[in-house]
Amino acid sequence: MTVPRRRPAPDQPTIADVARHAGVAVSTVSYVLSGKRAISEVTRNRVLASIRLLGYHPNAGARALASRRANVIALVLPLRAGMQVPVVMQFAMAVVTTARRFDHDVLLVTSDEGPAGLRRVAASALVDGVLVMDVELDDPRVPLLRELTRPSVLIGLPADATGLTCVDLDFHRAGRACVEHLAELGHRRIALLGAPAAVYDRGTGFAHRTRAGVVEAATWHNVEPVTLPCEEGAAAVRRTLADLLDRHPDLSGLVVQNEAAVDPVLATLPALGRRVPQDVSVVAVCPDQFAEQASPMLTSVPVPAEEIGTQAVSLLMRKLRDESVPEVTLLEPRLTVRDSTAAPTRAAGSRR
Amino acid sequence: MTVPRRRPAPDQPTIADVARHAGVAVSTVSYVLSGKRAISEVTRNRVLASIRLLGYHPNAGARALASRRANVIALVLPLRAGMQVPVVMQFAMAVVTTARRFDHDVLLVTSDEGPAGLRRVAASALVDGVLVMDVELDDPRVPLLRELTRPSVLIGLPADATGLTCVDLDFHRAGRACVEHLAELGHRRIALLGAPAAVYDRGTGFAHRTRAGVVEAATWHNVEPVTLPCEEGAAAVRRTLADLLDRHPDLSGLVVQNEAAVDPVLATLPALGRRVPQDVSVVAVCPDQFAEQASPMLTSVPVPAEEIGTQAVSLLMRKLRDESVPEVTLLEPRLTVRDSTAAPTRAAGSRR
DNA sequence: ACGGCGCGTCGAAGCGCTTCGACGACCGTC
DNA sequence: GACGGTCGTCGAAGCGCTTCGACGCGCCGT
Repeated sequence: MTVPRRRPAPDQPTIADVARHAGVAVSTVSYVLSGKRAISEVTRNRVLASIRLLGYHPNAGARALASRRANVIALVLPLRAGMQVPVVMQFAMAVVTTARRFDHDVLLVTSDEGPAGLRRVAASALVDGVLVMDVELDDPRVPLLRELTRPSVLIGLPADATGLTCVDLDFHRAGRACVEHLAELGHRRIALLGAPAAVYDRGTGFAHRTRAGVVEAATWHNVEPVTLPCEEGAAAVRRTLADLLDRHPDLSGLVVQNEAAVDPVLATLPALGRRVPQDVSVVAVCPDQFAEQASPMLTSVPVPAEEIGTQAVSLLMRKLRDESVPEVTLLEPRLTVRDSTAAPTRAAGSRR
Repeated sequence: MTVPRRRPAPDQPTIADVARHAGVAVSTVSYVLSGKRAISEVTRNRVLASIRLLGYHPNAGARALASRRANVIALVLPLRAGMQVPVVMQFAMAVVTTARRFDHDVLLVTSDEGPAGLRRVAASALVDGVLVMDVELDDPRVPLLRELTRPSVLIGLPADATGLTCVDLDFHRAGRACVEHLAELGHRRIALLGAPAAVYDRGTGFAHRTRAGVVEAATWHNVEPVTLPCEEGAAAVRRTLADLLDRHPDLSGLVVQNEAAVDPVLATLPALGRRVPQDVSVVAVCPDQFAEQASPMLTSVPVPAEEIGTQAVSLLMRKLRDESVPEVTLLEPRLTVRDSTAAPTRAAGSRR
């Protein structure tokens, strides 16, 4: 057992200690730190020297109290099933990193605390603003966000974005892009292997929007779209896929928007006698890293988690400065062609 | 464009408003909230009613300043390559949930801010304590943690744990358990397919400890252990595995401690002519969820991320209360037998 | 020579809360 | 019936910082 010997309180130096040591007023030290008033070069240097020498760090609580700014933002993360864990993680990291660049810290809030959690951190002035991930089309938190005294930015797109600020990948165009790529290669029977059913049921925006994009593009290109949800886990994928090919033997183009399903899909297709890309072309909506590790390397539309995170934080910072920002920011999807798509071969096309 | 109309400052009610409304002193309200002094039933109820009516939420900054407790802990998360993302996530969620039960919030700090980040949040009194994940055997943050004024708990086990508080799965015993299970089934040639080489190079504790446990148990059981790192990505796994089977055709037991490698391994083995479990038995160190989704379902030792997270927070809370805690808490591994292990068949055993 | 204007600095008033000592009221005790 | 103890409440003193108004000084224009 260790006795957690908190040392005998050497007690952090306060701004008063710094002021005394530098021979100036407390307010002068404060202004040196904030730059909100002009301070002569010589005084500034003296103060900075004292700060360094004493190892002074401003007390966050006191600062927050006096300035009414905590310099902390809340990040509300989902912890539900069917989430694309690595994307969420990547996203969270981008948020933290960007927030730090704006001299802010990030408080982690789980969505299972629900709206109450949001209200708590906002009302207690623990945070200056809120970033909400995994927004559903009809999200119960949205009304709350609208009436919150603190600014917020949503990742994802609720049904009604009025009065909000939202950032997301343009999944609709992403879905279209996938289908267009396949259609242009000459595929005529295309399927979307989507997110787990629960995700659609929950009304999660990105899943619905992708599907809509897929259907729309397919219709334009006079292609028959089949869309169906897909659970996680290799076994589930295999089942879904076998079933799909059974019902549509002429299927030659596959759009996969379920990160977890990508590897199983690539493993299962050959087992079902379909080579990629000779017999079936596969486009995935998944992180680049993933697409490049797969074999064959996947043609894909990456979810730019990092960019979304950075954008979201930047927008929030602007709102904190009382600047005006657009209600909806949709990031343009970029489709990267790799080795998993090709024109359909005669054989595949003519499969009964 | 939305003009982010911050409404005309309805200004949160303060404790003084509550006191006035309830007809008591400010301090009385405070005591009702903290329970640190006896308050009569009738007064308490009057105060609580006012609080609810006014929608009062104590100001976190003011509270932190006056009480010298922020009620926030820092969680330092890795964002490096080779990490087991879902485990980290699961862990983070457990930490947040548990912290909330202790009425604390969680500040997310990335390890790429390095020791400086730690020092910053600790010195500014932004947080009361620190949770550090992904601790390496010889971690540069360890000395800093030792001299920090605030308590900390490490997830993982550095080379020298003196004066620290550490929680982790007992990976050494986990490695042993895997090998013992295989050895007891009768396997005589066993391999560990480990983490990416970079993880070992970095001196990450769990990888080294698992390997040590595997080797130790193998020696005891008079089994020849082969251990080798394994990169992520299906292609890399296939290569490593093919190579392994080439060099040791008599291999019949496989321990996999690389979450990302599990699915590829299961996909590759049949392709190389080895059925699971008839020809090769596979034990994985991975989340249960993962093991159950695989096919065949995997015999596994789960990393109890949730339990570790909960433990870590509890320990930190005890340290915050100045209670004494053990330096090292190792959680006992539990091996769950599923469908991926079996006694070796004659054929497999006699393979050239 | 004088008023006016910046610039650099200071002092003091909070920010909203916790906590400590004080103080009546009321109880039981010898 | 005076005394010590609890119990419940109050008032005030901070916690460490930001910010506002004030002030002295040197410099400009006239």
